[in-house]
Amino acid sequence: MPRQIDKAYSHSEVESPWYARWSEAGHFSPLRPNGHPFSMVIPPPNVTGSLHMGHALNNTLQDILCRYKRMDGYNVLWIPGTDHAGIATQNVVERQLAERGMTRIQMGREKFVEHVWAWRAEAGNTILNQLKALGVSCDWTRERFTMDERLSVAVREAFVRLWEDGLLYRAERLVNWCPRCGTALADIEVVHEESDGHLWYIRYPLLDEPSEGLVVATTRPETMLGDTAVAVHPEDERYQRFIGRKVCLPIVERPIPVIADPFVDQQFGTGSLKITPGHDFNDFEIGEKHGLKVIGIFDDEARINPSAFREEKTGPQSWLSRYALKDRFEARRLVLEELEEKGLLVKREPYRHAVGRCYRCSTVIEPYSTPQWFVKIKPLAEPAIQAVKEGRIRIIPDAWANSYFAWMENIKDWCISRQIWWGHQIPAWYCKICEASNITNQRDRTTTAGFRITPEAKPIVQIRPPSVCAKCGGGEFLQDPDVLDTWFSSALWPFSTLGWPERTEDLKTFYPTSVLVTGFDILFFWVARMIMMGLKLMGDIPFRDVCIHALVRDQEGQKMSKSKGNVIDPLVMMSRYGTDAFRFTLASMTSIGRDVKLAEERIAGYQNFVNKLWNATRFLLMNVRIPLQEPLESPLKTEELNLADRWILSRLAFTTDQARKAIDSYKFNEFAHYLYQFTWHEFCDWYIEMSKLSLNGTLRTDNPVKTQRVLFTVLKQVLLLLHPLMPFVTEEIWRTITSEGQNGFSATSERESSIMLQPYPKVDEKWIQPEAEEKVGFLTEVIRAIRNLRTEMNCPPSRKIEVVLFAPENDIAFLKSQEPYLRALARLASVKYISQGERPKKAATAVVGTTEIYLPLTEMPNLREEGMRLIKEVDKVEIELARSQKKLSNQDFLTKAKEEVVEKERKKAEQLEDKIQTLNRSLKKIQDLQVEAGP
RNA sequence: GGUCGCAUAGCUCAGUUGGUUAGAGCGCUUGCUUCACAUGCAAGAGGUCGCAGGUUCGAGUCCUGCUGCGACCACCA
Repeated sequence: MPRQIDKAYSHSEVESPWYARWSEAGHFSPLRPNGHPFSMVIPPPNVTGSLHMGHALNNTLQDILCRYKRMDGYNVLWIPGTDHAGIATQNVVERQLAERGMTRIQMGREKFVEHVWAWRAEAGNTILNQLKALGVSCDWTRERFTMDERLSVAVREAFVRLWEDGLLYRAERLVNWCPRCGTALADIEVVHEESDGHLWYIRYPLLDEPSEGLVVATTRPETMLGDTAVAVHPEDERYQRFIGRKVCLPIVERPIPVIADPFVDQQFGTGSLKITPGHDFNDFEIGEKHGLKVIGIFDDEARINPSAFREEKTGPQSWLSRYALKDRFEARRLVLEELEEKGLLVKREPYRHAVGRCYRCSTVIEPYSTPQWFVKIKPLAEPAIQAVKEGRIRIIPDAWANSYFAWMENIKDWCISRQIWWGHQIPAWYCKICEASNITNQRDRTTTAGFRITPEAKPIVQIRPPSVCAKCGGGEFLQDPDVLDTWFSSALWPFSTLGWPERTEDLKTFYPTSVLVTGFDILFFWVARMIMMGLKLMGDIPFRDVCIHALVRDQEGQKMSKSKGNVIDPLVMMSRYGTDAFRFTLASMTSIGRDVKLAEERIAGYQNFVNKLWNATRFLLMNVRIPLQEPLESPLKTEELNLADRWILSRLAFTTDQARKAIDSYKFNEFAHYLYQFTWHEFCDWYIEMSKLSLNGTLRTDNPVKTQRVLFTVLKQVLLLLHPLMPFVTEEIWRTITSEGQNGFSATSERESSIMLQPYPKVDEKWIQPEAEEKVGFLTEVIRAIRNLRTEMNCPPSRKIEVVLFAPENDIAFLKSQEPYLRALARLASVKYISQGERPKKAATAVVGTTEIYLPLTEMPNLREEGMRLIKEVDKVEIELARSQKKLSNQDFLTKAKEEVVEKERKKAEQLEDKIQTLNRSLKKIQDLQVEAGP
């Protein structure tokens, strides 16, 4: 008995059970120890995260690759996991504490970290569960977290090795400081944003001649409290007489020198520049050159730090009490107010400039001098550049390679220490006795550690805490309070997740990983650093291919953001349209290197495709009416196939070939497109329609069982081809059509019965038949032309009519042999063939190649309409012919173009001429008839 | 300021080394209760390939300039 399935596909019923079944059956773990390894690591989402479109796209693409490779016989490993995301997570948890009126400072470090762990245990893996809904086939038995004990060992190991190789150092430097997060940031963690500000002009009077002075221009007047010089260009004629003299810094009344430095742009502002080495990167450099003092005027929260001014001559000045502990923006207001009072504020101009902000909280970054840990990056960058230059790592699309080189070549030392609590604490200890003088109490500041370790202190860097000081024999140590940049641990991800530093089997088998699929937004943050660390610590690249995909935007091309309210929630899309439709949409819109503009209608459109596939299946199941003599699996023999069979199998082979090529080169959109095109328009629109003639006996000579076998063969291959894109519906259908007792197929185990582990289709050469494709191409064109004529002549589909075909003998012979298709698909009562002599008088005309199609107008004498139509058609063809003839009359074209191109053009012109002739002949007849009929 | 990318149908985009009539999806128009599917079937309309030059027998495709949009990088106060 034929099996029945529902008329409409219901994703909610079909999708849900499969994931658990796959997972329980162990299909996601490496299953083919002898297969060629294919491995990927997931770009670990932040534990704080929840699934957004970016994740959905990223993981869909990865899953497509994994499922494809797994089916294709590879030993596939895809490692999932999450990132502890130091600052981001700490911020989230702190915000939650704040809602309960608590701060982490009140809690203390140990309790706070415990609290974050507890929070993570409770809520941290939401995103992984959301990923499962997407159908991702990660190996969950190998799930990792960047703060797992084993990964923490890897982090310490990496740190120690870099230290021992002289690639780490600790130094007091101006760094990007986020006063809100209370930590240093790396350069790339600062987002530069244009914003409207002001340029303030301030007079600095000469110390010995107060009536004279220099006017400086600044966007940050409050930093003047830390000025230690004023600089002018050495060749600036206006200021020659000031160079070497001293000005009196207003408010503080600090005497500071006027120095000459070519860095100063004479054109900008007044041409004299205030120098604040403590709070400006340029000024810091100039200060170093000129031996200027660095005065840090702020504390960790960017408030005026009174102790910074202890050394000022005027002692605990009266002005200081106004400024002490004032926030930098409040301080700015006060400074401006005071300068105004003193008549030293010359003018104010509106000014647009870039302001650096924290990438985690958007607070304006303060350049701030603090002791930090740095990675000496050049020695790491060099080999990383080479690896890409030499093609050992391919960046796809290669346009991104340029960005990669540009960044790597200008890279600066990487600040890896963070003054937060959530993360890997730096494995460096200080002997409390030896370093007593270098450990300073910082109670007058708000530093969260409560102390600071000067850059002179000698750290003991090792994996475990030391027990005895080698120098003094002391046993008490202070661990460096800083934690590592989150990206330090993610840089190790491709090997730390495989068990490094232990030499595990996984590492041996799966490193380097095959491909990394990621967004361009973390190319520098993550990809570049993985390459550097992989090369350094593993001595090998971390992955061969880097497949960079774009951002998901809304349909207007805007970034999706909560504040804009244009966020499309993947979970909502999945439940509304089905995961398969959603995944298919993402893939079909992913043209590498281009942003994905997502509109909900598209997803709805592909839901129809899923339904189409479902109904094709339904058709097949309904038409297996007779008991099968032989199992459907038996190979198809070329000699028993008819033209349509050979055609669809040839198209299937073509599609298989194209699909493989597309996916092999990460062209996900093409992959989806070829399969969509074939499934809907070739298989469903044409072949299934044609097969009905065999199945219902119209084609008496054809064997319906053979046709059923072709149908099932094609459907099964389509399912296999589509599975990476649409895992759920393909599995459901697969099991339905291959289930026990059905069609002679019997699976002996869960593993055998899942579509996930079937071999991915390969091109079967014997199915490629250009001759069948050409013939069916001709046949369908004729059918289309007839349908077109019918529509144009308002001939309803229900009315069966006769057409006359005028063609050369061989075409007629062919068309006669295919007449059942003509009649059924063009809805004809009969076909008349003429190879010479008179064409019908009263008929609508169309031309396909050398075949003329006449649709008699006896019953629908709409001569005027047909006349107009023909005129239009002739016009069109004549334009084309003219273009072709122009080419052919060009001597240069005839001599210089390739022979086959010229030959093609000749044939084309010939055909067009014939066509015009035919059309004109018909037109003449129509016009004659119109005259006969009278006005 | 530097670098890179993009501009093709109403919308979103394909278009491989230059070579028949530039394609798809969605949308639109018209007709159809055709025995898998109205989440459908059939037919159709719609494009000076951003602008201006150049190379070439031939340019959506290669080169130059311009315009517009976008991204990334950047210490000019």
